[in-house]
Amino acid sequence: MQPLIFFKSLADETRLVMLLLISEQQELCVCELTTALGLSQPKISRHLALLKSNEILVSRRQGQWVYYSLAPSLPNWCLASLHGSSVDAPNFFKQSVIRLTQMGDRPQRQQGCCN
Amino acid sequence: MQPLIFFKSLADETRLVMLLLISEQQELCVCELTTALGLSQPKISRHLALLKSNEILVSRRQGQWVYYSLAPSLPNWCLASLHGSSVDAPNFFKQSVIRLTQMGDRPQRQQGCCN
DNA sequence: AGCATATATATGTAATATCGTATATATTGT
DNA sequence: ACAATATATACGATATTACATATATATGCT
Repeated sequence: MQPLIFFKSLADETRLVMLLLISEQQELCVCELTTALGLSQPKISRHLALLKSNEILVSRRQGQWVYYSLAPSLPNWCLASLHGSSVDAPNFFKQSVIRLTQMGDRPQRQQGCCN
Repeated sequence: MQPLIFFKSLADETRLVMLLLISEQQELCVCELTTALGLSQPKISRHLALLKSNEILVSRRQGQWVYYSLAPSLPNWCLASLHGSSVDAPNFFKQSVIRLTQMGDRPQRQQGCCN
């Protein structure tokens, strides 16, 4: 991971909040992120596409839903940057966590032996 | 340190190289950075002003020279981000280190008991 | 005071990034 | 095949950022 690309990817409020949420929740789908951040779906989707093309996120489709999670290839210093900032500034994305928690009808994840 | 401000500050090649250099060399003056990066003095100065106003760098004047170093208030996760990226991508600023090493007439630092 | 060196700032312009809206694609169920 | 839901992309408008150049300020020396 090139540092400049990594830091540019985090240099936007929408993207940074999404990354901190995903880093905390393991994986989230587009509709969950849209609800959590309270932003339009195209906006969320465009930023996710950027993070994916920068190899910071990976995605998997399960039925109608596309789940995004941190790329397994991400080096430790990248994970540490995300973790460090979320510990140091929990208020920065607290509101999004609340909206996510209060969200009804969250899609079911299937994992493990059957996929 | 607000994560968004921190990451925005690093999301520019000029600023990131300067920070990695300063992080490695403890402190550098404007003319050293200008030589190391091979960029115009106003450009270097403007980016330094931004980093200072974002409280990532502090400066001290010694005679004609103004030395910049990492702000003592920087939290550990910020230092770790810088250190991690410099270890992971040393080539990113290697050329600047070479130019700095080859620079003649570098100003003398005075530190310790007498200032 | 006058000059040289080092650093900082102002201003107009150009490049980049982001946005809202509309629309396209993919999947599921009927 | 059609409708409904979820996600992705295209496009023009706007905003943000960085730039080059000129100029201002600060310090040290004579």
